[in-house]
Amino acid sequence: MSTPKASRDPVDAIVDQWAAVRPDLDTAAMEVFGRVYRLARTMGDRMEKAYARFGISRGEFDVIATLRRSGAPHTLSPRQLSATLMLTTGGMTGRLDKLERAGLLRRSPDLHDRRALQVTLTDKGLAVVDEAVGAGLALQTEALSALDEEQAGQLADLLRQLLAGTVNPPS
Amino acid sequence: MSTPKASRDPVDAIVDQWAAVRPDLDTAAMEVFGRVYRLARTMGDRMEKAYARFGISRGEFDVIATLRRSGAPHTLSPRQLSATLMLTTGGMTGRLDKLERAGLLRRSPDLHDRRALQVTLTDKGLAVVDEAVGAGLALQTEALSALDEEQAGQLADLLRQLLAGTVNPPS
DNA sequence: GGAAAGTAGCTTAGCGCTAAGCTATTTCTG
DNA sequence: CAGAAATAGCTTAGCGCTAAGCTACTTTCC
Repeated sequence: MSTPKASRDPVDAIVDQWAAVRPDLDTAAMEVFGRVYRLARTMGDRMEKAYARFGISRGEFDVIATLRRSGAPHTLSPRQLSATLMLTTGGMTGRLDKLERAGLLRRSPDLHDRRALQVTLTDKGLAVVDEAVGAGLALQTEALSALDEEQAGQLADLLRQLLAGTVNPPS
Repeated sequence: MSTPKASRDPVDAIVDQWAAVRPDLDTAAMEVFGRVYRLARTMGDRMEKAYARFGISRGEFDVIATLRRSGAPHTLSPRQLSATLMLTTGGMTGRLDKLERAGLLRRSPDLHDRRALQVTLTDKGLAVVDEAVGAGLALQTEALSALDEEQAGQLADLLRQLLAGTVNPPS
């Protein structure tokens, strides 16, 4: 009965199950990615609920947050938005339709390129995103309080390093 | 021009953008969760492709992997599977339909409870999952090689701690 | 032992996404 | 400067999920 490094979690249980039936497998990577998937899912669900209070989904929040972040005049093209959000143009059309109907943004013609549009946050959209971003961050901050400040910084650094190697495999 | 702690990544850029337009926000939590979401998404996409070589989706892999992990005789009920995989029963029905059609598992009546079914891996299903799990782990292991062994262990521990506080908010 | 409550799995409607294909417009190329 | 290639945004079909409702069966409770 030695000291456990931390309370066992569902991922530990899965790793143990694999060890019992396939002891040849190297499951070390599962300890990281299994937890990454679970965190993304559980926190994602909670974020969804947090944004629902403002009448928007998480995907819709991402759109208006991207416009907000870009600074005044809070204008980007659908193309820029879909590229930033890693979304197909078809998916973007749907999100913009919903947000435009809700009065949070408007589409206007691009004067320099008649194929293109400009998507601009309305006053209402600006007000909603400025409130919603605070609510979302509060939720994440609370979740992160499971770690102390040094641990949180360490975690962010490790994730940055992992992400860099993952997206840009050093060939 | 001081030493960067690591090469800047897209999440750093987003944090900087927020700092420019909303300097009042505490974006520390975004440094963690922003990267968790991205990692889950990019690695998820790559896992999807890895499993596609075996004719299955990631969701379908999760089903046969859960059966495999449970040990001989590789049998669970749809209810157990949907609970483990955090899926509605409707979603489970669809996955089982596809896997049964592909001959990777079979549904049979539960002799003790006539409402219930038993889902059992076929020989073919067992062969597929035993190959696919190796391919999936290889992909994850390669991605994780961006970190050394100590860092990987540290990351797993920090994620375990964060996940524990997130799922079970200590009230 | 019979009514009420609970549970297992399926079906349907609706949602949001992707992939593929479309038209209109712009940019590249010889 | 004309034809070819690329690009912007939209539409449609299809996919996999959820939420809600259904039937069949089992368990609980007087």
